[in-house]
Amino acid sequence: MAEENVPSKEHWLSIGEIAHRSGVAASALRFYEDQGLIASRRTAGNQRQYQRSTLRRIAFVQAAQRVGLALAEIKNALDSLPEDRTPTRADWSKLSKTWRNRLDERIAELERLRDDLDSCIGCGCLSLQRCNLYNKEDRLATRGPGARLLNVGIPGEA
Amino acid sequence: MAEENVPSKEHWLSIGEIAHRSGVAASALRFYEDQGLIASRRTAGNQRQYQRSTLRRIAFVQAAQRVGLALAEIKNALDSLPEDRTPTRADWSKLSKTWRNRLDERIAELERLRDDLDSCIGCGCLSLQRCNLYNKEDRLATRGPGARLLNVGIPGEA
DNA sequence: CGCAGAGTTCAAGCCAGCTTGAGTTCTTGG
DNA sequence: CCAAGAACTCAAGCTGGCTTGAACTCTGCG
Repeated sequence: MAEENVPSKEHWLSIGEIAHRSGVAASALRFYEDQGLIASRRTAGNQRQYQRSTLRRIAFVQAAQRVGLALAEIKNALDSLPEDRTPTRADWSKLSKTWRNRLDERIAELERLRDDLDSCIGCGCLSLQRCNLYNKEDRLATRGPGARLLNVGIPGEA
Repeated sequence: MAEENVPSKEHWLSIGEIAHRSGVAASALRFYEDQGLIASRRTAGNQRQYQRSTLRRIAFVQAAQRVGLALAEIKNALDSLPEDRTPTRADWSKLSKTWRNRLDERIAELERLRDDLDSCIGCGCLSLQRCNLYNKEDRLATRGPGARLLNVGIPGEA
């Protein structure tokens, strides 16, 4: 109980430790720092030191990425957390709820797509006029390059 | 009824027509062709001509992208279709079912994530030992750069 | 004290999925 | 027959999210 509450002697972690414990490469951590997602202080010899709570932030970043958010969006969200004082339960809770909405939306979207797919299996995609999938794309035209959806199992790998 | 069945006089479409009707930019269509996703024949003057069925292929590509597949994977799937003869209902049906599995998996994954998020809201992410989100990331470490998840509403735009 | 191993900073590279631009050629209606 | 507009081919560029490499510096055990 007296472990996170007592800020007495913070135990700072090196980038290597953070990398190891979070599973995120050190290069990625530096990148995150550049992007303002995490912060560090430096030792006399200019080496990064992280607070324990950074692990939590990183976990959150990863979860958010899985939900489908871009780093910039994640940064925005994290910026709403108090920079200095350790975030309270309520702080995280608020963030999580936003994520939850996104997730629900995304799940709903995929379910819609699945239903369309079902009807598509029925129609065999032969009656172009009728097929939901076919007709839908008219309005989609998702603009811009870059990330689109999940890519489970990296294509070029294995 | 005698419209898709009778192959008598194929009506070929220019890239402009295909672009307009599919909502996909001509440049993207050329790119798809480079990648082997669609095919065209050429006029005497070297301009592309597409079959009507190409629209269907494109619709399929778009749907698959929404499901979260990379173009390379989509190509693989499409390659299992008969290149020459117009795909039958059974052909598409088979493909659609694979998609459907992917979709189900993806939906399940997001639901799991949502549940974790719920429990995370409960724990407030304060008990690091217990939090699902937190502990999960240990094993995730999704490798490789590039597309990850959906990005609804392009970050840099609007 | 010495040296290996961990860290540091740039800059450049990579992959996906396209777009943009330059320079050229086809096609077609008036 | 000719000009406008549609298409063609490259090559280069762009966004995200990192990784890789080179060239150095710190830190800590023996």
